[in-house]
Amino acid sequence: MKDAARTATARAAKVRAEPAPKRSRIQTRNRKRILEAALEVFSAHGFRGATLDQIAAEAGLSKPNILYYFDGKEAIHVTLLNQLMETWLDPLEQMNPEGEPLEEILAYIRRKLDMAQAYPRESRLFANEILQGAPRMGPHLEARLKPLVDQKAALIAGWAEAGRIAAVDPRHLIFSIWATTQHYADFEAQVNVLMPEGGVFPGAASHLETMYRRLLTA
Amino acid sequence: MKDAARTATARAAKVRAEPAPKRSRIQTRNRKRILEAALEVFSAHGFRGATLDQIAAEAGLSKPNILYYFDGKEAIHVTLLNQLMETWLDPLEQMNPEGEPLEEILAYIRRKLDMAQAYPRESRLFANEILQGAPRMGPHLEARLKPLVDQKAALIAGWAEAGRIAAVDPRHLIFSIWATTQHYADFEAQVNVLMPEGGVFPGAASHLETMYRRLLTA
DNA sequence: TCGTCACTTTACCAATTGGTAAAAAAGCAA
DNA sequence: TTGCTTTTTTACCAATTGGTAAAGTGACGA
Repeated sequence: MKDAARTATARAAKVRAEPAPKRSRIQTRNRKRILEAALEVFSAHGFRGATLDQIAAEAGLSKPNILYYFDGKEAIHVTLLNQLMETWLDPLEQMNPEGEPLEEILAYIRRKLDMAQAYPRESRLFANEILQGAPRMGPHLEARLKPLVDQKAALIAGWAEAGRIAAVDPRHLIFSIWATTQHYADFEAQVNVLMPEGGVFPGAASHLETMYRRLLTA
Repeated sequence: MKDAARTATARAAKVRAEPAPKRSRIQTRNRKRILEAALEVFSAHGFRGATLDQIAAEAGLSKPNILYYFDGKEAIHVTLLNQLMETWLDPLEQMNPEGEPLEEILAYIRRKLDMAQAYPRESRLFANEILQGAPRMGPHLEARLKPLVDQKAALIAGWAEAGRIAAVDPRHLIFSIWATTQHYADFEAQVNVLMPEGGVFPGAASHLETMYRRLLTA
């Protein structure tokens, strides 16, 4: 029962930032290894499809050793998700209210597509979680994603009202951007069957640029 | 080669229609119950996340009884996927080469969105499978989806070349349509957080109509 | 050199889960 | 009803899996 305090602390801290990390070099290194391995395995098989043994093998550590660094399978998953959320929000956060509206939105789309290309595993991890009804991320969506989307939707609505872009429902626009960019990561297996010639991303970038430009300048 | 495959293992027959169903009334009823229950459970938890016990409970049958009707968990999943593939292809198949290009494409989008609304579980089942790399559907994608997409992509390319719609990459257009329509089913949990007011589909339909109309008439 | 603390391994376990054997029950044609 | 087939239940099982206890290893300061 020596872990009681630590467990309780971790539990309460689920939605908050960790209070005092103060980790040793070994801890930092091994936690990173574990999270990297977990990302690989969770994104490929989903939460229940992944096993601690797989993660341990991928990380080059023993299973009990992994449980020395994390309180359990779920804790690893939640940690991954929370970390990723910040990365995921970043491209939208960068949308600048002072910038040129069309260019800001198109740049956002480019960043999202770049992320789908550079971080397909992260995209799939999120997709898996949302698909299952966001059982471990509901609070986080409410607390971090919703305020940001509300804010940026208002910004876009303002641009539209001012006639600086064509009239468009900001929230549905955002959904469309997410859907069309993440599709190339989440549905990669299908895309690869239908476009066997390597390198779909240049074509995707060009197509999305065209599509959203026409939508917003109509 | 195809004849050889047919006479080969039962494995090869996986992608074909069953030869002689000849099922009793009880078999028909219980198989349907099982598949309905399996759709519910698989779409909510993914293949590995679903258990036979859950499916059995949902179907109102005992686990061994379920295994009397299907050769195993995987067989149920594959059966579901194969059945669904036909339903899923149908809206695209309906796209009429003789019709008015813009109207045909917009009607296709409407049908896809209607399906996302009417059959969200089916959409999620597919999404789950593709996300995991289509381990049980790869051959089917190759055999059924690819030829159809090739054919319709050529049709759309023809329309574009003839100047009847604006220039567009047909395959990326199809990806965008899939992504934007299925998003409302697959990411429902997220959409519900961000648009709490019930009934997102009318707004979605309007937005997608606007978006693709502007894209194709630019 | 010793003691202490951080880290790692070995040896387990209890619960879950996909699946089976075989008996029992229910249909059903004659 | 009889006799056969189809369907369902009961009682299991072996493998997997998340997790734990406890002994062992190693680094480092006093």
